[in-house]
Amino acid sequence: MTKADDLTQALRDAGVRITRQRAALLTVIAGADDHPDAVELHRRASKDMPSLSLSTVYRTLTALEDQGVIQRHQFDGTPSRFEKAEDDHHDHMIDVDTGEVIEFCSDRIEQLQTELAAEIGYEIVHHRMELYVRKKDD
Amino acid sequence: MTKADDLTQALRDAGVRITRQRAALLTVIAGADDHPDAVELHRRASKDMPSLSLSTVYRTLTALEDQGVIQRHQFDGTPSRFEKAEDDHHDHMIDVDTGEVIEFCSDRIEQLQTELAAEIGYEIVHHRMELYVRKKDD
DNA sequence: TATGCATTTGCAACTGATTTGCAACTTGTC
DNA sequence: GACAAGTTGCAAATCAGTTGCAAATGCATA
Repeated sequence: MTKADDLTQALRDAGVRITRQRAALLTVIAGADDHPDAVELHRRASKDMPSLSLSTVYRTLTALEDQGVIQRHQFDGTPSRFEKAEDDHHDHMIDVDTGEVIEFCSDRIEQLQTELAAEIGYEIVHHRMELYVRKKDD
Repeated sequence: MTKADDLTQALRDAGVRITRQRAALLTVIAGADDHPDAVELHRRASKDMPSLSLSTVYRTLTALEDQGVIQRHQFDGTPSRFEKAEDDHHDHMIDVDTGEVIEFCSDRIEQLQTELAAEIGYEIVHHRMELYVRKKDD
């Protein structure tokens, strides 16, 4: 059973209809190892579904996000980018020269964030941490 | 000498012309203790400069940002919000219920971020850290 | 396997935030 | 005070994303 099949089943279980356009999009998302935006996903999925419209891509992405199947990231001033929601949480470094996205995670930082919020009586609903980085020349 | 005068002088030194509209905007920004967006800044500055256009506000904000005089923040899916660039760096917590913005800073976290980037051969150009929080009821 | 209808689609038109082309108008300089 | 270059206000354009609507389709049921 492929990754896309997993996602498909999860959605069907949640009462979401699996149309041909959604299936095509799920296949693309499941197979993506990068962080494509809506237009790029549309481009890729159009190969299997030439009639697929961009508005359907946007609608489906919103639905998938609501189901917790994918995650939306809004880096700097660029269009939203998407990735499948893996079980593990992580943050991102964005190479400012190449646009490359590198995933990372630090339990230590997360813990500090929680403490900082707690100190002033808040709990964290979610957070966003992005490091805009450049390769060190040495 | 007021804060606005400081900003004005800094800009003049940088070769930026101080027009009446820019002066009005600077006064508003210097006197703001919150994180207003372009429309709100336009609303406030319009009291002194009724003819001020929103496009001039946007153009000026971009120029001020380029000069490092103000900072632009893009929280979640809302319009950009601005604040004067203070000497001290800080991050933000956003109360998801009220929209209130709370500034905070953690040297410990910054240090960990720098280390994490350095480990894989990168240096941090800038970062963004936002904690979306909710008041704890207890 | 056919039926029914609520959901989903594609299209085109709309939105909200921000940017831009352009002619008229200022600013800072000489 | 005059002039060149930088700025302005306006309206139109852009960019990412959303929405109304009639036609098409998934899928629960017969």
